[in-house]
Amino acid sequence: MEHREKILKAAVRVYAEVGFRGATTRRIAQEAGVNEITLFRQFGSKTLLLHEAIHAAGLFPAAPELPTEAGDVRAELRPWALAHYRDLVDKRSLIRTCFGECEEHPGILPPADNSARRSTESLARYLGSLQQRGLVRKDLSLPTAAAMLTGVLFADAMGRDIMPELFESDAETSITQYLDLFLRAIRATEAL
Amino acid sequence: MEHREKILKAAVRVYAEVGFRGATTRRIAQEAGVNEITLFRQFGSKTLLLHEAIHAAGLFPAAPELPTEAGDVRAELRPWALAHYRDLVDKRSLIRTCFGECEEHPGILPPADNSARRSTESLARYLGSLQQRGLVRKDLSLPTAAAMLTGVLFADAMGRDIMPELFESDAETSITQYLDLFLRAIRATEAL
DNA sequence: ACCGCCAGCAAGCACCCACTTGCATGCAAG
DNA sequence: CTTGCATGCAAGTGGGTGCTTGCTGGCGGT
Repeated sequence: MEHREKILKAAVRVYAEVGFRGATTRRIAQEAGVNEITLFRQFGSKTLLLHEAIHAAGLFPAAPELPTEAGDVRAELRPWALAHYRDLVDKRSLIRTCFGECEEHPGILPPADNSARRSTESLARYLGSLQQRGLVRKDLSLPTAAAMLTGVLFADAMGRDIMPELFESDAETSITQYLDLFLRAIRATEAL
Repeated sequence: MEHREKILKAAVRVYAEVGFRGATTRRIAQEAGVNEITLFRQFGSKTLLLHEAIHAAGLFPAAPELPTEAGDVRAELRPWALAHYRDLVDKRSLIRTCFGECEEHPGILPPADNSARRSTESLARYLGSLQQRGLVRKDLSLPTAAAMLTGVLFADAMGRDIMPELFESDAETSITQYLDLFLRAIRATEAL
């Protein structure tokens, strides 16, 4: 049905803006251009609707997969980091709201197959293939190194719009600099 | 008055747990052991009370200042990073809730003199003194480098409890590894 | 023409919300 | 003792909340 999709999209939009308590069934219905009782007939309750809407919205990491075998490191990591960052920025309102409410409403954020996890694991695998080819220090903890890069991308994407005074340069050059620092840290610079 | 303090503490506690809409005046009053109308007589409205409570709670960065002149880099940065991290962990519920609601309630997070900004600037100054002594690459953007370290600390502190599967090692060794990677990235390893 | 399904509309339910009013109480300063 | 101030209690106001009920209209399949 196209009604279901309109309702689901309106629900995430309203939820990302005002949270669970603020996302009233009346407002979601109005935003979807649908009568309020249609929500209840289609989804049963506000809780079920919002859970389904958020899970459906979180299922698309959108960030492209890294190649399983590393080639030109900088040429492969930079577009990946930029795409991952853009994905985070697009969903920042939803992510911030979910993070703020995940203690009160556990199970509202998609369980384990979420965007962050898949990105970090994909990056860790990529670093592993670099390590096997001797382009990265042997003593490097791959999950921690991956967490460092995805972590700084996450922090930038979440904080830049609401605390812009923390960031000197624009997003794209900052990310290039993060990546540069990261490559030096894992000693992949020589491979360039 | 000690009543004011009890109310303010209860207000941040409840707000960090359930957000603005969830923090009802009844619940705050009950948590503070005070009659509900006392809130209104003391603070005027729920909005004014919560603003004052959150601002008061955010004024203490608690992370120690870095020395203005750098000495033993690792011995100075490690306890600073650990203290900063612990401060973030202690306030993670409050921070996550504020971040989730700062779009809807602008002005609810303390303006510019907040913990994150002071830490990042203090770190950037410290790195600047390292740079002047030739222990750090000249072409390094200090604010971006500082943002990278504080960013990964922030991301770890915010995400570890709700997405533990992303983190392989415990917090302290992870931070040590972040710091190790960071020092290699800025080429301060030789200085040790 | 008939039926079943889906959607809309209007009204209402019981409950919770922030906030107010009127009044009684305790307590310290003059 | 009296005045003023801060607090507590009980009750109530108007409005929003999730959700339900009863009913009407359109739409496609048989």
